[in-house]
Amino acid sequence: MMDMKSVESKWQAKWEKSRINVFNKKNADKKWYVLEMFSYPSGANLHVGHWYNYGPTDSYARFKKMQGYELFQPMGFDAFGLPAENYAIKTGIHPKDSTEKNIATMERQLHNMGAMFDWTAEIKTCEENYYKWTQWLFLQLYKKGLAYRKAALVNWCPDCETVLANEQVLGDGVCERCGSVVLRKDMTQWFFKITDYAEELLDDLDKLDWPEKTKLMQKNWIGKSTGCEIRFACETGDEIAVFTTRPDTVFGVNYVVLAPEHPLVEKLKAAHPENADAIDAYVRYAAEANDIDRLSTTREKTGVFTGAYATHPITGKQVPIYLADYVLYSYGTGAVMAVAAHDERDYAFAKKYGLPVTQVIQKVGGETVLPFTEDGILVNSGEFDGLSGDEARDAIAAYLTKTGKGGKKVNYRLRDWSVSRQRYWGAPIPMIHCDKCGIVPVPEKDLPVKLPYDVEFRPTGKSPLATHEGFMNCTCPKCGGKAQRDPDTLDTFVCSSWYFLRYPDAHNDKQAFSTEIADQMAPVDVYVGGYEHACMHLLYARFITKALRDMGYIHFDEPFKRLVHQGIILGPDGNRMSKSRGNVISPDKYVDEYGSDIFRLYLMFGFSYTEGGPWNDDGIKSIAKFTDRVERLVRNSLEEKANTNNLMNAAEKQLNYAKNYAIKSITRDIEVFSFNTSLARIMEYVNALQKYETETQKNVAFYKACIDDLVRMLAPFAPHFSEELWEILGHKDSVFTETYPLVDEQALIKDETEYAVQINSKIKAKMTLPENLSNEEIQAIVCANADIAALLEGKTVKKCIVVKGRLINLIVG
RNA sequence: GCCGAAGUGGUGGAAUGGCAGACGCGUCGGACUCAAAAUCCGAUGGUAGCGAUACCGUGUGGGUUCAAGUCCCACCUUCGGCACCA
Repeated sequence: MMDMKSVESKWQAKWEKSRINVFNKKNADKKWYVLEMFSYPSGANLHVGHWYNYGPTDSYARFKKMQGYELFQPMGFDAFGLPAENYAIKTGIHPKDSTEKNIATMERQLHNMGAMFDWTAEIKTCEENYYKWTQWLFLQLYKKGLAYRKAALVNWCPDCETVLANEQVLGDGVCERCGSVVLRKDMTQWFFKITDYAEELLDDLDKLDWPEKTKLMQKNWIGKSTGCEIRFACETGDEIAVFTTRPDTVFGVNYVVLAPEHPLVEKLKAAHPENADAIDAYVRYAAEANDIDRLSTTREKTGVFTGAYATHPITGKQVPIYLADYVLYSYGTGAVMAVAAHDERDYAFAKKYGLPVTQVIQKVGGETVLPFTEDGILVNSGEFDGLSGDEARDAIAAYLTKTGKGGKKVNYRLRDWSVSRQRYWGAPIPMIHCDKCGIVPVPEKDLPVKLPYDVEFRPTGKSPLATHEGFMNCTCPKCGGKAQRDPDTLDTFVCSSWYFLRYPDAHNDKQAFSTEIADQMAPVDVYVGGYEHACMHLLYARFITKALRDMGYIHFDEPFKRLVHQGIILGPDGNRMSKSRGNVISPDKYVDEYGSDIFRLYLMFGFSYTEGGPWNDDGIKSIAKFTDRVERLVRNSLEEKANTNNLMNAAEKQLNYAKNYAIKSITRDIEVFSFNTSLARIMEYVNALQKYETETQKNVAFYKACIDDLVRMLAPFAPHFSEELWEILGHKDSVFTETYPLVDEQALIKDETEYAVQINSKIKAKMTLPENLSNEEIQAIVCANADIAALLEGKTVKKCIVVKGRLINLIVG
């Protein structure tokens, strides 16, 4: 039995010395860019989830290397973020210190893992030489008009006087720290105009080799809907624009609803002071609910009448204006026309508040039961009566365009990306506020805007940086007068939206990346990470790629050609691992006991990679047993003396079949990250080798070649172990300079196949038949068989279905 | 609530619409051993039967098909995301 610990450190040292893990630019034409989502250094330790992401993916990467690709597999840390700051508030340990310490620990563990990471390209997003370029990215987006400021709602804890992340708001809408009710408060924030790219982000999904479910999630997230904008005249003289996908129901409008945050609310309140108190109370009530609750279709509908009326754009009728929190200010225009007869929510609301319900659509061929939300024939709709849904939508849109009251419009559910964070541990936003010149970008030559160390990061009611005078006070680059820096930092998703471009050019101190290198190395060939990133990170990275392309910095459209999601390893109790549940499994004790290769093999063999599942270590011993068996087989093969025969008889043919079947299956399975079946095929091959080992008359030369191939086959899955075996077999160079065994299709051709014989779809017999028979010949042979003939006694064969190489189904009556 | 998935033996998991349960674990039986460990060989979805065999079986209920774990409809349960966790 091999001492895995010493074998692993031996080979890790050799790999480091030979620089085998380092990307060789000379071979860039054969590059294969494999990227695992980088880690957030929150805990001090690598957990099972990291291992599960990186170990098997490294096996895939090593396989590609053995196929002759020049592998680029970098690693780094997404090091800014909330947890380090929260930890600092709790313990007083500075985020920079705790983060650096965590990174050092994780780097050591990642090295011990023995993955083929190119550490020369390492990135840490919290370091100046990285966030300088994150700030540069912000400036480019600003120049291009893709960064702008507007008011947005944030979670605000009135007692802690701080903005809270959604994660810090507990289920019942209270602050996790002090238990106060969290309010939603308006705050001016920087936004990226991702909505400018909504259409392309949607269209280009078709180009991507991504899981269909992920593409569908993004499609729904972007949420394109084609409809109509309709403008109602409000009694205050303003216009209320609404977006609807059902302009065909416009004659059925019973009232208009504004989101409680709608800017018009103040004016309406002023116009109707008798309702001001009720409106205020309702706005306060709505500020306590989150979007998820507000959109719930089963939640009790609430609202308040403003006292004001709007004019119907076609009929000229007066309709009341309500506020209701089932309308979100962030979606569409923040206002809807309510058609009680043909919308579930509007119907419920109208019933509750005693509002009229006007039917304008009639079901075709049946009784119309309200609310009726499907398409039908228009009634009570003036000149549009009798039209169908599609006809009416076109006709009414055209009519509104003609009268200047609206028209066709495409709306997206996608919202612009809010990137301001009122926090310390992030990249400072490189903008300056000057009383004279307004908002002025920091000149690129002055980057980075350094994040100061000595900052009070405990909550004070302002952004932490706002209290740091040395940071805040600066001179305006435009007028040279006194000015103030933007006190906010960037969302960490900004850091991670472009890191894949930095890796191939990680030491460039003149640019974020060179266009030439980026065009050569990107897009990433395979990107591996969790499904939970389906909508946000993966969409942001796509957006930034497209924006950089439009600015001419890169010349491709998508960051990640292919995407794979690993599953999640749950705790032994079936729940997500978490400290509070006490179900966290540390990989360390297994790595200590069995070694990194065996732990990796177990992760690959014990789970379906894309599914994951609850942890249990029942099978890990059996993996150690398996490697022992392989080692014995390899060592015993050294004892085999020179050839006694060089024939390819039945036994050799069988072994050759097993070998080639394994090669063929693995080559196919590993491409789809099916590691468990790949390893199953290697185990079968090992079983076949063990069987052949017992032969007294061996073709030794052939057998030894088979053993060599076994080690090559196993190498990506158990890299240290295989290197050691390769050396034991007498080879001088690393097994990773070898080519992965190629399949010999000739060896897979069989002379005969076993068929299942069915009668009326029930299996009745098994028959071994020669290859190359026609369906008629097969039927004749089967029917001539004595057992089958007995079963067919007195019946006629109406139909015979032959599935080549599998089964024969006789339909008899 | 909305969007997206998943449900298969005692267990982890396999199955281009074509022999359900590959490959393992566990269990049982056997060999080796004074004995144990290790190793090797065999059996192992359920029910009935001495047996050949028969029937049942992929969350539940329907459907399509010569043939359904796989496709369609309805439902149940669990998981991921829902825009300031990353």
